[in-house]
Amino acid sequence: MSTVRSPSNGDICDDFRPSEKSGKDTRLRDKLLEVAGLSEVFKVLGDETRTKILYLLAQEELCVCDIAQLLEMSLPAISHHLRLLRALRLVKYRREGKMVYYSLDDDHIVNLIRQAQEHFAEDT
Amino acid sequence: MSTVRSPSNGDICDDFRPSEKSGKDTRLRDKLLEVAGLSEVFKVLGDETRTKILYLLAQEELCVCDIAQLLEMSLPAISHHLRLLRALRLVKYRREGKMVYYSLDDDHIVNLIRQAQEHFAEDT
DNA sequence: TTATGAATTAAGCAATTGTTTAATTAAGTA
DNA sequence: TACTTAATTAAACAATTGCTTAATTCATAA
Repeated sequence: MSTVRSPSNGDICDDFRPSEKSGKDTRLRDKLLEVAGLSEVFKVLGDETRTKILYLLAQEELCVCDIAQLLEMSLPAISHHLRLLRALRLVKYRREGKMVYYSLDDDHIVNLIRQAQEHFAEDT
Repeated sequence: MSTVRSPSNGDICDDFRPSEKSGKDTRLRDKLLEVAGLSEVFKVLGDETRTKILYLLAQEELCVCDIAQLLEMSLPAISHHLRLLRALRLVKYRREGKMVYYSLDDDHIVNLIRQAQEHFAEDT
C-alpha cells in the first residue's frame, strides 16, 4: 500500500520545501495580511475597565471623576485609560471649567461591543 | 447670581452622597453589568497571534505544525495559544494519527473579526 | 520492543500592563 | 495674591503575559 500521508490536506509538517508547497502556503499567508494591526483595537477592549468606560460614554458624556466614581477607581487610573483611548481617537474631550468631559469619538467601537454582547453575553 | 455648577449634567464630583445622586448613578451602574465578562472575548483577540490563528482556521482546518510554520513561530508557542482558544470553546480539534487538526468551533468570533475589519481596517 | 515525529506540558525568564502614590498643571474662588 | 479642586503626568511596583527550552505524552512505524 502506498505510504499514507495525512489524507485530508496537503499538509506541511516534517518537510521544509517552501517552493513546492507554495500553493496553499502563500494563499494563507496573504490572508494573514488582512488582520494585521487589527488586534490593536481588540487590545483596547481587552481591558474590562476600558470597555466599561466606553460603554458608559456611549450612554452620555461624563467627566473624569464621574467615571472614577462609577467604576470605583482612582482618578489617575481612569485618566491613564482615557489617555490611551484618546490616542486611538476613540474618545474626545472638552474642558468646562475645572472639569474635562469625555465622550465617544467613534461609534464603531460601540457597535463592536454590542456585536460581542449579542454573540457571547449569554454564554454559560 | 446663583452659584453656577456644571450646567450640562448633574455631575457627581466633590460630593459623596450616594443616596441623593442615585438617579443617574444607579442607572449607569446597572448599565455596567451588561458588559461584565465581555472583555474576556476581546482579551483573546487582543493578541495578534491568536487573531491570526482564528483567521487561518476560518479559511480551513489546520494542524498545529501548519500553523506554526505559517506564523513562523515555535510549536509550543502555538500550542499554548490553542489551549487558551480551546478553553474558551472557540476552536475544536480532532486527532488524526500523530497530528492534531484544529478548526473553528464558533463562527461568532470570525464575524466579530470581520466587523472590526470593516470598521477599522482602513484607518490611517 | 525501540525509535521517530507531532503535540502538549512544565519551568523559567523577559517584556508588558495596570495600578498606586506623589508631584505638577490648569481653572476657578476667596 | 494664595487656596481649592479637577485632571494629568511621572516614577515605582506588582501582576500578568507570551515565549523559550526541556521534558513528557501520544500515535505510528520499524
